[in-house]
Amino acid sequence: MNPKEKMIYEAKAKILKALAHPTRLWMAEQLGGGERCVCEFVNEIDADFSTISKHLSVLKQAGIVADDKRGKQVFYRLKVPCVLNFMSCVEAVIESQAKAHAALIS
Amino acid sequence: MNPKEKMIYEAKAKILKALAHPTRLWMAEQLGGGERCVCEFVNEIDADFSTISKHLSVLKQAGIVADDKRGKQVFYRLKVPCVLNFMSCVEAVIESQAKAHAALIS
DNA sequence: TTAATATTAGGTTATTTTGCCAAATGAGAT
DNA sequence: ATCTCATTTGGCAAAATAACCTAATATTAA
Repeated sequence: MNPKEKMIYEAKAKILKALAHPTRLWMAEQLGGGERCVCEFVNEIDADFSTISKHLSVLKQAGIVADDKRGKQVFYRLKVPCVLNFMSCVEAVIESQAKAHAALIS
Repeated sequence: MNPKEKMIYEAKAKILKALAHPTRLWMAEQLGGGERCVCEFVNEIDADFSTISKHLSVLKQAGIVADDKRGKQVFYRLKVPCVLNFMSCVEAVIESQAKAHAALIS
């Protein structure tokens, strides 16, 4: 890995890191169904308002979502929907683990 | 998010987190070209042997790679190749950011 | 203008992650 | 059995992350 390559992988990792948190992953999936305002998330996630706002800001900084202030509310939307494609693969990993675990028991 | 849903998202996030590190992401991509022994990574990454070993163990624990000891060497291989599909989307995010940045300048 | 509402920013603390070192393990060679 | 090589493990300090609380900001309503 030369320095330039290293920088590229740091940038890539940053994007995955933004998604690598249960709350943020859930939020991204929710946004797959259309834009949501911050207040909507607050009702559905058991966490402080400021915590939720910060999670959204991480996703925004990573370039995954975009925000749009309308009136008093801020609406977030998925800027790059292809991140939702990650899910099927992630589920495949989980299933493969579950299978290995089951084989170990029997 | 109910408790069960929360557990699922924690499991999913754990897998993404395993990939969300420049070195580990690079390793995963290298394994896309076939199995590699730990010693091969050591020559290409500027980090301590033990650091590299630990990164591989994170990928293994996440269920993304599998290891196979043959003689004195340990070979790692990609267990779930679909993780490589993440790359094109991650690159799309980076490009979308680059475009926005360019627009800001001009 | 003032008050109320929605959201973000700063500060703080607890937890997690990272990376190095040194020691431990495990397999083959002598 | 002993030695050596490839790798893993445990321990530790530094850095990054997460979550909360309180204060600041911005926008609409009164």
